[in-house]
Amino acid sequence: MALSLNGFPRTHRLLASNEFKAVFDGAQWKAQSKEILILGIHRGETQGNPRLGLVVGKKSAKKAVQRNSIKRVVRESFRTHKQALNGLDLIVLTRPGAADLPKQELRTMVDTLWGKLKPNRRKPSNPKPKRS
RNA sequence: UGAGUUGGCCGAACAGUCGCUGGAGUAAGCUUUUAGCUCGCUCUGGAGGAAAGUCCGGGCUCCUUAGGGCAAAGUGCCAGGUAACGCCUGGGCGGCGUGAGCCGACGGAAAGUGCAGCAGAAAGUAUACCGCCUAAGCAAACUUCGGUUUGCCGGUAAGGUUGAAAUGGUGCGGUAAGAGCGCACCGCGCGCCUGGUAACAGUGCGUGGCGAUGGAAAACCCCACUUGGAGCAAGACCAAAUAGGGACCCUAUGGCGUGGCCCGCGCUGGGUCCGGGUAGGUUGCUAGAGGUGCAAGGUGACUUGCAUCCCAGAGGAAUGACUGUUCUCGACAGAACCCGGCUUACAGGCCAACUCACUUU
RNA sequence: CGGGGCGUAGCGCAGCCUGGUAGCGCACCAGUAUGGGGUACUGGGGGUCGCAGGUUCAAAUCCUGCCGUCCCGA
Repeated sequence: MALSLNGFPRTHRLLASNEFKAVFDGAQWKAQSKEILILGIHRGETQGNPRLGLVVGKKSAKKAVQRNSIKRVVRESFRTHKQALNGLDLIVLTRPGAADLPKQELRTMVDTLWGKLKPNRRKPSNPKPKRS
């Protein structure tokens, strides 16, 4: 099969709520700026697809148009950088103020954040459930 | 030419590359093989005028038909349009504007209850502070003994003062002074007539002196009309499950049920706790009070007929990014069951009709 | 999708139903008591009543439309 390198099909997304929960509970990989926070978890298998989940709340962007455009920018950036992120499940969270950034600035910020993504050694590799 | 009013329309365009997504066709792989999943290729569709706020009205769906009474909420000049409306159109009345036009919660205060601070004599069955008038009565002062003046008593509401608001206006007569007390005109009420479907109107006729009948109902209220309740997380289907149990409590003028209460109606035990177990998929989901064009009817909203078109349907949720060219340099803003309105936001641009002012002819 | 509450001085709240004067506590400023501070007492300043219209003679209050914020239910 001739899977295109820059595509963003359904298999590259986080879909179910328990998948989101797994990333939140055992987030070893982390990168952040003032407006953006990226959490990640390594699924073990090195050749697996990277998967992306987005959390853009009303608190960070009030208007639906703003939330949509933020998601588009992040997806676009993920799509072009995903070859370096194999095997990772990632969640991108936005913080208040993300909607006030110009699109170009947001794009370059997310682009550089992928490179900054590093595993946190203090956390144990096997996630232990904090919440009961 | 400038200023303005009303109605309607548009909401950057084109090309290429990559990416997302619905549909149709087609090749391949996998599986639990009449089916489904994954992925590729070709063709094709892919946000708005407000998609928004969720303020109204419907469709649709379910509930044990929704019947009556009370309550509650909403609407409020008249007629029409519409599936319906609190919307729209036309008309009436009132107000604003030189005008085109615009604005109006615009039923009832002679059913009842309540309200109007301060000021003012008086604020709702009116009243009399300053005034004006009067010398009949009482009292006092003065007196040329004729009277004069003042107060009380009495008359009056023209003038003044207050206030948002003071109970017809102007003129003439009238009077002690005054007063619809009388008259004329205007205004107002009532009845009739005429026109209009009606709201309502009238140099129409008659009648009433007008303290009748002030304001406020976005105070309660009265009258008329409308409203059964919930909402696509409605609901339907498939698979699984709601099993079998234990303890305690409440009781059949009981309990349960989609309506705030009662009657009526339907069902027959109900509730709490312990323990056990399931919460996956499909559908509803877009062909509709649909769009466009033409014709006819109507002042118009709109209706009818014919032709033609198919124009988003996701499910963490699709329209974006980059490059190039052009211009007026791009605003408000993203469908989530679907329509009709209203309201609010909005860079800029276009068209039509009309009004006013100036200039020219 | 449906329903409800709140917005008044720097902060937390009354007043709104039943319309005419915006008040309470803390904080702030000044004075007195003390050598000074804390504290107490006395006096004072400070509010577009979320915004915009409307009703009324008069609106924080009644009505309508917006804005912000918080909370429920499915």
